[in-house]
Amino acid sequence: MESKAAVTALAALAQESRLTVFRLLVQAGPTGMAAGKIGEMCGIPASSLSFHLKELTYAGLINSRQESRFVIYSANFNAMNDLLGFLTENCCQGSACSTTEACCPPTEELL
Amino acid sequence: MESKAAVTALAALAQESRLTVFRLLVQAGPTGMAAGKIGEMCGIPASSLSFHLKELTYAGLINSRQESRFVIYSANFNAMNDLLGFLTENCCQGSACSTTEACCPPTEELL
DNA sequence: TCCATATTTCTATATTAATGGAAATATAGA
DNA sequence: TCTATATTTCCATTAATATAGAAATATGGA
Repeated sequence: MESKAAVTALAALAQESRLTVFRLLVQAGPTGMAAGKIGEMCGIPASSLSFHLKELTYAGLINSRQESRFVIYSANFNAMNDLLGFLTENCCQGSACSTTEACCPPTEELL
Repeated sequence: MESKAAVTALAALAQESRLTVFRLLVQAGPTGMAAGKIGEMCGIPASSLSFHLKELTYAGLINSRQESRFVIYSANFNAMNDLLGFLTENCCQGSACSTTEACCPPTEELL
């Protein structure tokens, strides 16, 4: 993941409404959720929601698919994992820091 | 972690210079790095760096300690892990999504 | 085709943040 | 105390983003 993509993704998440929406979609899983339902659950007016969904989409954090009259949005889990990996990359120069001090979570390879 | 704290942390990271600085400190580990060295390695003028370090500190993502004439900054790994956990919380409603589809990374409990 | 529902676009206003030079402040060694 | 080094504060300019109502557009069923 490149730095610019990470900044874009982080900026997309750095906003109360969008963070709420994204976390809702993370919890919804690959099934996703219709725009109207998202707005209802998060208490966001349609036009504002549309703006925020576009921001999240532009950042690559969510995807959408048309399903009948509904537009179903879902989290892009690969993008999310890339972002988390980017933040913790080469943590503590790769030493197994988590065993000695509160640091990065243990990576799969270490387990 | 509360939503407001997460937004503040994400906003702090959603900026090229700050993201670079934070990742440098993550890699540096608990030892940390002096402000001057950070600025030198990241190519950021002192006044700008000071501004950004304050933002990261305010967001709780980094800590500082005085050491002789130097101010040593280091990543707050607990805060980072809290943030990552907040983003992936209750992913896919807690089902072991990662085994069937690219989704959240497996949590420790699942391993 | 016509209608009800779902979503997006348009628009204007208001708020917040990034930048870096110069000056101020702090620290420790001589 | 004096000096060199390290860091922070001050400041003005420049730019970007959030908001939600109203209107426009898209979709599928009758």
